[in-house]
Amino acid sequence: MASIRDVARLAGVSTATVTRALRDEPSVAPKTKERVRAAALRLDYVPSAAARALSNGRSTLLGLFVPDIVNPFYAEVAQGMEDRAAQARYHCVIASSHLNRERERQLLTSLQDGTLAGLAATTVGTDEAFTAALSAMPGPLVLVDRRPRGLKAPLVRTDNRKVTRQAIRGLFEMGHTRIAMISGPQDFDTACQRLSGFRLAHRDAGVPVTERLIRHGHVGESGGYEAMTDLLALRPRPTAVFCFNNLVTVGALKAIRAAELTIPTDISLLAFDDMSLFPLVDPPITAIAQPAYEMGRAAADILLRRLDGENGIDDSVLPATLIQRGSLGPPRPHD
Amino acid sequence: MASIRDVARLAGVSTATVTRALRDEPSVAPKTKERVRAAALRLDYVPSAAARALSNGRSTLLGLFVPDIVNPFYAEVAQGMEDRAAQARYHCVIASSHLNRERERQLLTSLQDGTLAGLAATTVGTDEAFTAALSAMPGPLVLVDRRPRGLKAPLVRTDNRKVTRQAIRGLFEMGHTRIAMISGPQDFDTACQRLSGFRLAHRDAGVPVTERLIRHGHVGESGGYEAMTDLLALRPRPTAVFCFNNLVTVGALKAIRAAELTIPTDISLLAFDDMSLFPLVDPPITAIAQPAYEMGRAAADILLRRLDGENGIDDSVLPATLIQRGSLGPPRPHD
DNA sequence: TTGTAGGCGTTATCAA
DNA sequence: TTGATAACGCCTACAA
Repeated sequence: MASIRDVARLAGVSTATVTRALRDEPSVAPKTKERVRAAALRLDYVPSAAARALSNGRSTLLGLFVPDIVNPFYAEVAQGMEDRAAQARYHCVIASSHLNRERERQLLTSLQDGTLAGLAATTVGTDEAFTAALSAMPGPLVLVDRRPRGLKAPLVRTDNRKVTRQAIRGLFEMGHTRIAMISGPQDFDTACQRLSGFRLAHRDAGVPVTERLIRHGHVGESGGYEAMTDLLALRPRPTAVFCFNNLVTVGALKAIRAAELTIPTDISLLAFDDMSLFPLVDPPITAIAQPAYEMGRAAADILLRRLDGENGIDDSVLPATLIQRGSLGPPRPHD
Repeated sequence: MASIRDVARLAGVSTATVTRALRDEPSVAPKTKERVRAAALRLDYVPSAAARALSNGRSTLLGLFVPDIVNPFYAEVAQGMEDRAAQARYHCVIASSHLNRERERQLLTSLQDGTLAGLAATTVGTDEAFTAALSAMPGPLVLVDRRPRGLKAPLVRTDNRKVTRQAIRGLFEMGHTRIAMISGPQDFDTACQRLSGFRLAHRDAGVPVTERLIRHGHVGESGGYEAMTDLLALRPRPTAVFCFNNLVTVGALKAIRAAELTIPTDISLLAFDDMSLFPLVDPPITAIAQPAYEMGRAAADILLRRLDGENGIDDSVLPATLIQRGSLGPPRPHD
């Protein structure tokens, strides 16, 4: 590996001049620049990232912590973040904790050793230690999707409440009165916001919320499956369900299948989060799509701006969209 | 940020001793170690990654280049790689080129600046410059899924040919004789291997391959859609299709829907690559599942071993499995 | 417009 | 068992 000194020697200048020439600074004579460039090219010179990071006191790596990179929502966030980061010649270190506490702990160290210039995170739990470490991290932090209690940092999210409220209203307009919701842990603010939209829609429609139609604390496919199974055992049965995220939807879907019920005849299904295969499911699933890719871009953008010295950056709230497909229908007359 | 010197001062030792003590080397007196640890703890000392990388001449970052992190296959590879890397306290930089050449070019630089200690890559095209740069990269390289022509490096893959041969045999046993295949570009060795399995199965069954039932060069959902649409226009129509990867399958599925044909009555569909929602599609899709997660782990493992000085590492071939669901059926009698 | 020189924080070598 | 010290490669005052 050729170093800056080799280039300097070959070009017959000092290392300082090499740095300046390669950065195309105006203070370098054109002819000198030319010589330096030629030398660099000939030697295949590439500045060492480590040396640069050490000298600058900052790396060009952005971190993204997500619970599960296999979840397409996060994969899209990652793609968006990466694309935006690439524009600024930054790279992304993606850490998928896989809901693993031990893993999260391990990540903390890497937060502090300067590997990362900035961090975008969607945290899993309310682990105080983790939260504290996040805010103690050197360099900017941006939260994606949800904000753990007590963490001060800009947040990129969708307008959960508003979009849910509208979507649920649609259900009422179709004639539903017994709408269930499979919600997440009460300390997920996303779950709270979606639940809040759900309640608001009830109020709008003048329909009282039946608390036992709301299932809290469900996560993942298994959570969705269990909750849905429970819900289906109720009499009278709900005529529609709203699932608070993609995995829960998949679980619920499987439970409905297992119970040999038909969507939307027996029950309507509304999903929060879209998935690429939802259009192909029987029936195609109506879903509220979050702009995951854009969220990733926005997160990177905020980080980059903070790295650039910008301050006072606010939360960024992006719009979600209801995508009508075939899983919503009117309740059966006698239902 | 406390530096090693601060710790040394506080503990009343030299920086060299701090390094040694913190690494728990036996050559340090227990009492000294104790003092150093206490000092480090008190100062919240975390060794700088950049300084360490510079000094060691090597980072603790593993790179993963994939065409598209949103494709669940690659997301799972990433997860596997990350998990394995984490065990060795390495992190992963995931770069998803999104099939973007410009992006690939940009990544080349980062290969050479030492950001990455090693690299796992699934390359898109046969871009010679890119391939050359890959092999010129300092540090170990491992290929995932496919090997571009002329690149020497261990490869982690599945036994494409064997599993395809078996799966297609199943189709013959059901009575199919006109089996189509939507294949990828001829310079994808995966496509070649799967195609080869397809041909072998024909030979096994004593059925000659009808070349026009084979469509080459298709990629992505749109590729699958086009190819399938073409195929469906043929008379006599094929009674089964084999799609060489997940995205192509999705496209084919949509084309079949658009043509208002029913699976498997009108046509059977066999997918290479499984997807989490395939069980929920109408009908559930029978697929050949690659152990993507394991492939990621294997890739990281190879990198780590090479980084450890191990040499002469071979390709790693993992088994794929046929998952029977509902998209395969016998051809209609008169077909 | 260019060069000199010191520092970034760690590790490794050599000597004590 | 410990300490000095010289790299590692780049950047940036400051000086010329």
